[in-house]
Amino acid sequence: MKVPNPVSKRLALYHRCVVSLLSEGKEVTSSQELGERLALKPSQIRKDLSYFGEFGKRGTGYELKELKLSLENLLSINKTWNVCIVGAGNIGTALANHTEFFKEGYRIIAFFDRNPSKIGKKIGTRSISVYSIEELKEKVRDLNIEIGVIAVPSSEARNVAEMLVESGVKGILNFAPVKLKIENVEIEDVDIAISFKALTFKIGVKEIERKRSVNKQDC
Amino acid sequence: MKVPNPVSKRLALYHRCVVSLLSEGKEVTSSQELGERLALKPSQIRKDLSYFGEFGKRGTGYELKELKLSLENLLSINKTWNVCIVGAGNIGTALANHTEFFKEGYRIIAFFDRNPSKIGKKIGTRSISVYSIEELKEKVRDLNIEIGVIAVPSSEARNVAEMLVESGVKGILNFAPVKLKIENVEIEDVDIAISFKALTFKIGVKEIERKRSVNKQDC
DNA sequence: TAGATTGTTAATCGATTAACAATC
DNA sequence: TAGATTGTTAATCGATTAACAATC
Repeated sequence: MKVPNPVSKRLALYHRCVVSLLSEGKEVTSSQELGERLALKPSQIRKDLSYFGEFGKRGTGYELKELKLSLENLLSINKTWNVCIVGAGNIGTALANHTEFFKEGYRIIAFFDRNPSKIGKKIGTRSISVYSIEELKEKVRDLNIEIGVIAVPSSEARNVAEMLVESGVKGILNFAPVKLKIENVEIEDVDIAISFKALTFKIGVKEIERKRSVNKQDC
Repeated sequence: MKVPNPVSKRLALYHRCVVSLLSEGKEVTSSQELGERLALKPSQIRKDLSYFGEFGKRGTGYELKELKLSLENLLSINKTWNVCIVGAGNIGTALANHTEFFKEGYRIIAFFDRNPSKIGKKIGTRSISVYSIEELKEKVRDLNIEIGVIAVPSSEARNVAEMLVESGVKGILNFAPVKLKIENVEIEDVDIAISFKALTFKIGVKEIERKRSVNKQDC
């Protein structure tokens, strides 16, 4: 059965929402409540979940503890993922210090960098070692790393991605502003520059609309 | 005329591609060439552009210099946007050091933070001042800041967003893992935690498919 | 003119939503 | 049983794509 593309991100949103409902002491929820919190239609939430099974009880709703576990299975965060970050710069450091990721099953356990002055150092509040990029393949295998984060300049991104895939990584989170077309690996892009431009595009469109409606009032 | 939602991000991709074609010394391009580079259908590119005007010449293609300017108009990056970052942590610093943004019309000119030990300091390679969050409204007005970046914990994100909007900011780039529902402002989310989970979801789906196809071969 | 590539229409595809029977 | 809410079907909506006339 074909699952619509946007579902992957929404499942993650549902999980976040379920966690916060649980932290409020609640025990059950409904597609309506989730929909209100996430600004989504209840029918969309039910549909999304229905691709994977039946997680609720008719007349009652969803048991939060149960739904949380089901979502964690779907998102594959019922295990711990070993993660490396290639590029020991600011973004990499920011990620390494982001405690939330640890709680959610992502363990950042290695940095890789070209810069000799960084190699051998430890980074962030968790003191994560920086290895030479030369050692990447070896270390990725030894440390059982399954996810690689690309935080290098775009000129190096393709090379790094290929190295990661060759060493057996299953997924790549790509912060470099390039479209990587690579087989045998799942890629997720986080493109901050594009987000900035999408934002100013939307501001621009809105201002044009506002001007137009002002003109209409003039007539 | 209704413009499909995904167009905003694609326009930004076209712009990036046009810039890099120009830097390769090219002078014209075609929807086909752009499509190949971006893994998009040529007809999609032509359609996207057609919402806003006619930027090409039949039989010839698009003049790169001209197309670049047109895209910059559409994305509203034909001007300089003053930007502030609320939350002087790792992500904020990473953004402040990211030289690309400057080149593209985004000038990060202020940080705001709660932490007294940070207030008055200067951050990053550009030495951007950190002000108290108490001063936010005043400073945003004085410095003509039109875009606010939210890089605070999610518990504070809503408050910060409201302060930004009250001080007249037109757009918000939100790094906090919450859905902000606020009027009179354009919001763009960058949700790294969700991207991680979408990634492992996709890896999980792929592994299930692989197992299934192996089983089929067994029959 | 012949070849190329646009801009645009119409067809297709994919995602969302409403509606409702099933059932707790 | 009456009320609530699910899971699912079918209808709607929105986005993409193919096809082609227009034109450089």
